[in-house]
Amino acid sequence: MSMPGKMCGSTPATTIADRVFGELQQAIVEGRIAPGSKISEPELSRRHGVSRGALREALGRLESCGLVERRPNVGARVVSLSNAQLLEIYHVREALEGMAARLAATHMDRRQVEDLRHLLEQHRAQIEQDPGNAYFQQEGDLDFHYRIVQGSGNSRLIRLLCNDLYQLVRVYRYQFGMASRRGPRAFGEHEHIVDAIERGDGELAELLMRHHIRASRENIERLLTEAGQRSVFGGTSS
Amino acid sequence: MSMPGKMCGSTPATTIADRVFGELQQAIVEGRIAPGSKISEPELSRRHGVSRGALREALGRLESCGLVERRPNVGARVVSLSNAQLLEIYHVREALEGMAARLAATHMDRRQVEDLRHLLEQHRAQIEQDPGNAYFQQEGDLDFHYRIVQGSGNSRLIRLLCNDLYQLVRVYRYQFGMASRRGPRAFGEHEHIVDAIERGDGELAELLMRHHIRASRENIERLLTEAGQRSVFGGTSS
DNA sequence: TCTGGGTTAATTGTCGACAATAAATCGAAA
DNA sequence: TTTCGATTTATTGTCGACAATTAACCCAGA
Repeated sequence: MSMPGKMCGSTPATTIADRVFGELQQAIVEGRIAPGSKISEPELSRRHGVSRGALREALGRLESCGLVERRPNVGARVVSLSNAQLLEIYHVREALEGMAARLAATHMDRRQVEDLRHLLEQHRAQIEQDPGNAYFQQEGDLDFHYRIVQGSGNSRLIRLLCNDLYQLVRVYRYQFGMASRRGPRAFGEHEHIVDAIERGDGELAELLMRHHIRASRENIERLLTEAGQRSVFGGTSS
Repeated sequence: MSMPGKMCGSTPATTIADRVFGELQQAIVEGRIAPGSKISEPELSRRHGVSRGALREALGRLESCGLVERRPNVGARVVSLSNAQLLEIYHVREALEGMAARLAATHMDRRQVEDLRHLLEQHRAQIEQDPGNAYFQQEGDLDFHYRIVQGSGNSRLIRLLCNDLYQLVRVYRYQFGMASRRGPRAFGEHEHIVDAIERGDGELAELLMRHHIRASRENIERLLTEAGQRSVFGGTSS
């Protein structure tokens, strides 16, 4: 079974700032550090046993990933995605991943497509065996998208999606509890996308991927409006 | 006449690291620091009259913009876009700006569309008056795209394009000399895009924008293959 | 009680110095 | 002469301390 959350190729952490960056990233994504909470540089530097300078470098990287927001002379806060911001991310995902699917259709070799098919097999088994476990389904979903993006061969696309946007999506899923009910349908859409890619039909692959992500976004919109304004962290965060 | 190159809303530089970041960004974009050249932290810190720590923070920001590339324990080098990397950027632009145009069509108010029309009037006058000045045409082109992205209202889209990708494109244009000959045709495409936006037709606006950027990319590809391998900085760096 | 200003405390930005790593240099052996 | 290796040098990563700015607090006055 593929371990969820381990999909990002984590470098062996050659430097201290890089190590604490990885630790903080994981802590934020898993919600161990509350979204929206202020980050105290002295406290975190003591807790991780590093200097404040090294921690500041790590904070800078986290800021470039969008996981923390800094204001000069004020400090850093863990990101707290408003509903509107989450929808913005999905618009960007629709555009970027659509292009990624198009490129993947003409760039992935037979081996990679084969691996994708194996992954879908695993997902099918998980759904049949445990239809209610939304967590593994969601992480599996990201795993699928991750591989498509990797298959595009466009390094900039890969960095944007895998290093930045996917982490934010995971933050939100942890924070939100992620009850989607869209698992089986999303799985079917995944299969169609792989079909198009295997056929080398980039045009269709892009259309299907965009439709897939748009459906996911509309599902989120529906959940948000249903939940009314009892969302965890309100929209007007000063 | 609109000053080219001044389009990015530059904050008054509240901190030292932010100031030197702006200075270095401008120097890199204008080619004052040669692409691919190594950056010596002691030298630059002396030249700008700041500490090495402050300069390192600025370097971190430049790295997140993609203007410099750092390797641990080795140092930072100014980015030197290979031809393949430039084409990758245009693929990303096609996806993101297509989405931006779609969103702008349903998000820009009458005032913003009016301003866009004024901008196109200026560009038309410049083309008729000085058809050969590719520089102003190129910067005007970016100015146009810049406003469309702003009009999308998607803050993440805005940050990605205006803060990161456009700077890289400008670097390459300075480095390459930018003789395009595509000015008049691109101008006509701009008019069609504004028409679609004014009509509120997001679908068409996206199609036209994507076609516009794809044409630009194909034009670049043609120029690159025509130029053979006498490109300034070869593909296999390192 | 509430508002406004001044003071205090804490946090952040900045700096210079030390340690660790990589690049360059020099020398010896083949 | 060339190549491999050790040494030296320079650059980067890291640390602790100081200065500047902000936020919090307290108190006087209305």
